[in-house]
Amino acid sequence: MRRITNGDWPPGFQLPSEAELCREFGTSRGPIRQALAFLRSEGAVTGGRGRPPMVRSSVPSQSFSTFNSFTEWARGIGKKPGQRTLEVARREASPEAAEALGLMPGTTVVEVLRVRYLDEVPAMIERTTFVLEVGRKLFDFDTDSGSIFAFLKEQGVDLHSARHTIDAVAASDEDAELLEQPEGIPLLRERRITRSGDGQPLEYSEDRYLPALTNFTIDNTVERRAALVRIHTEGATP
Amino acid sequence: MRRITNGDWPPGFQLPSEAELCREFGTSRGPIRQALAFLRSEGAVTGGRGRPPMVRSSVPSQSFSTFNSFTEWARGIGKKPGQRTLEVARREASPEAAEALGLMPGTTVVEVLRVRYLDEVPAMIERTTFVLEVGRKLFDFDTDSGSIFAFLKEQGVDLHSARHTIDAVAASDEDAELLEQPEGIPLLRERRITRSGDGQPLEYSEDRYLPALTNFTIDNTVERRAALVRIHTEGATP
DNA sequence: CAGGTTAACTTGTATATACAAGTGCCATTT
DNA sequence: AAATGGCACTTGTATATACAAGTTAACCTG
Repeated sequence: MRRITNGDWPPGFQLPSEAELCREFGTSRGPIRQALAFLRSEGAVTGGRGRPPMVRSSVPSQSFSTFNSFTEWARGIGKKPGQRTLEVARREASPEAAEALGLMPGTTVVEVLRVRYLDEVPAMIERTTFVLEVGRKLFDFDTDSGSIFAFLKEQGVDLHSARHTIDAVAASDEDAELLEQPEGIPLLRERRITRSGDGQPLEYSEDRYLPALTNFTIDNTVERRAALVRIHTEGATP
Repeated sequence: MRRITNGDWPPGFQLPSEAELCREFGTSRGPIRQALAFLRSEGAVTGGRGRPPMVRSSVPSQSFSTFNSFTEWARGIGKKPGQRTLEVARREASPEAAEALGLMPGTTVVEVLRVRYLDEVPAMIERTTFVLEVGRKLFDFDTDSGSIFAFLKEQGVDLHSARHTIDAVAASDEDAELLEQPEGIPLLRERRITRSGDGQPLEYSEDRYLPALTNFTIDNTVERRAALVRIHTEGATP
């Protein structure tokens, strides 16, 4: 049923009925319905009892690696990714990172500070804290050469799932200087905790984007819940 | 199979095998597998060939109406929602709203400007533009009484799907005054285009949140793509 | 011509069965 | 004691069949 689920159907296209698909693929209805159920779960087709499926306009999504790796994302949009490393340091975790990573205060971690570029233009500042076992691998890696995410995956680090929180902050002195922008301008902030398959926190990152260059977008419908959640916080904006 | 898909299973719980579920529910394997496939598509259970499903920690999500209606969302988090309407006006659409709604420049629309409160604290400014056929209903509605979203649904308006874009902006004079905050502070901005079931744009809204009070969060994994997409823009921040 | 009815077709749900591919535990062998 | 193999059990995929619920278009009647 790969040809159904992987099919490149134009939006608005009326798929054949299940009976026709069975004839066309020379198969029973079970696998056809399974494939269509998958497309429905992805929001890719619509329809209902009595009406054959119709292709909906594509629902934007990004894979785990595309979303979590700036380098991969930049390439995907046809931009040349770049990075300048300000620091790779082994030090005691900040209170915020310690809390996010479930570490005791004062635990040794590896912190990375980089500016990320799109076509030579500063687009984002990335402050990342890794647990020591993961971060130590970076001392053997040229962090100016590309994707830390890809490197760690190659090293067998199980970067499996992440929670992302999005808010807005004012550019600090340091931010402003690195991004070549005025101090205090609004930056779109994404904080991320990445875990291994068995739930161990491995990475805590705070990325600050120029909103002029990067936005986040999502679709939702009455039929399909948004995985993006608006949450209430009590914290003060730094 | 409602009892499976609606079951309140604690994270980490080992579901019975499919054979046992068949015995327990006195049904064939088909519907059991269908229910489990649904849970898998929601990311709620994991497992695989040879291993019975196990419940994963819950994946946060919000329904269309909870995400799109500030009032409903506020109630859901135990806060008292409030609103103060600055304006309900019939006028020519702004160029931006016209473009978003697919209207000719100068087309008459209905614009609403409100401050939204959580427990009497200003939390968000909402600037909404409705196409005329929808917006005109608001002249018979007390927009200080609650949810426009709910009211329009009651009126039979088919608010069906939406695309949300998230970025950050600096608080304007007006923003700052309405939110009782200093001018220029970073605000988390969500722009939304809401459409009817047959794709007609009905509403364009620009909501500006205090990031100290409201964030957005999402989970993604290697197995399950994020519907939230990081996009590249070329626009300048206003 | 407009409205109602009906039949053919559609998807949704379910049953029983069969085989393939994978897991995990226990017993045997090295 | 550790490694390996076998077996019972598991999920994944598929077939054929049956019935229910809904859609759509054609036909008939007023």
